[in-house]
Amino acid sequence: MTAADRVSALGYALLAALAREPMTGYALAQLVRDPIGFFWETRHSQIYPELARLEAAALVASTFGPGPGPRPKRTYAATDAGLAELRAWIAAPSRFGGRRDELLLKVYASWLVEPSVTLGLVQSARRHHESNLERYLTRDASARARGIAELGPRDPRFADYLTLRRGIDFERGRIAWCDWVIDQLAVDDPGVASARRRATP
Amino acid sequence: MTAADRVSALGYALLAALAREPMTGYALAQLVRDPIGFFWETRHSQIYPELARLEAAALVASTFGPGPGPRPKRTYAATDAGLAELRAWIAAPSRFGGRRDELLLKVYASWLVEPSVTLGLVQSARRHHESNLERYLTRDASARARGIAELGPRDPRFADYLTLRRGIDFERGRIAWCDWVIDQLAVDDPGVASARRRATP
DNA sequence: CTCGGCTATGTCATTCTTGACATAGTTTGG
DNA sequence: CCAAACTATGTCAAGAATGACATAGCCGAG
Repeated sequence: MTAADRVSALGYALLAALAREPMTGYALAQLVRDPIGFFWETRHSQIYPELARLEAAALVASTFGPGPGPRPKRTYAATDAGLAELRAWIAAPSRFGGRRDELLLKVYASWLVEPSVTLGLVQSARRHHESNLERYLTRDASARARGIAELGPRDPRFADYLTLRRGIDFERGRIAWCDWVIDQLAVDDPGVASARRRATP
Repeated sequence: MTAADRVSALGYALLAALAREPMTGYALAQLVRDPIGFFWETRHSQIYPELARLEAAALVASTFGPGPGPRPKRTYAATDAGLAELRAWIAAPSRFGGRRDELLLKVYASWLVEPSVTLGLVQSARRHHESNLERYLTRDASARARGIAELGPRDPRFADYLTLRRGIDFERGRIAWCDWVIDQLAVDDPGVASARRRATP
């Protein structure tokens, strides 16, 4: 309702975070770096203008307090209209897709370079995914220990758990694919096989 | 070399396609819809200006011929400088990330809505991934039948095969996760469980 | 005591991306 | 025979995203 016009996907991401608890733009930037960052990345320079747009549409409201820098600290909360808008968006038809994957793009062009270059690329990606996986597994273990897996679908922590599981599956799938690609490269170049063995003892 | 300045990721995607064979902007738009679309999506309205930029940087070259519409048909080919630029980019450090996943964002906020709404969302996603998987599996079977899996890393068709495998793994992982989420929703709502059984006989 | 990092908020220019508009011949199916 | 879809190329305005710049107090490590 009201002049809720068109809200961008980022707007919904911010609203989804604020639906859990009120927080500052800075805290949203942290969230969008890590837990939300798995499925929605952005920079703080985009968050502040988007919060202003959401506030203009009355989907969030802000309160001021003393801040650490030159400006006052501003805490945002989702309004009832904001929550209603978010609920409507969840129920509306989604567009799946919108992928952007630099690694796959590089692998697509990898026939142009020596296998050792591709190997380096894939090993570097593997390390990245390995470190992500470790982080997610730690979080998952702690969530399970706290009984979050039994909370049911109306608890935000349960929703965290659902997305975290996808993160874990994703990273594992990627690591398995990286290993498979490394093996494929080794078929034509025995030097690559030993590199793979050294990388994964 | 030359004034190759900064090429955008889309520029590299186009260059990667043109490195295989010369083609028109329209053909590139088709590619970016389907095989490349899995890891890099865009619209034709972005392809034409980007091709102009690549040509200005001498990374691609175009030739004109008779076209079906009001304008002549323009076929682009990667230049040696373009191939060099592409090779350098593959070897350069990558930034992993840049995810944008509307489904996960909605699931993150799904505690706000009734489980039946979440169920609909996830089932719709499942159908989408199921249809993608089917398409990829058909392509994979045909690639294997033609012995492409044995070609080695310096053949573009082998690079296709590497990325296609990731597509298959990705869709399977997603489907498995969708099924798991549907089961999780069923724990609290027996009506959901029967919906799941009907959806996957 | 100083340096770096964290909290915290914003702006700005540039680039990227989207969706709509525009045009026109050929091919395919009902 | 007619309509729809396909080939083919482009523009344009609006909105989204990136990276750099700017500011400043507080806190911990060395």
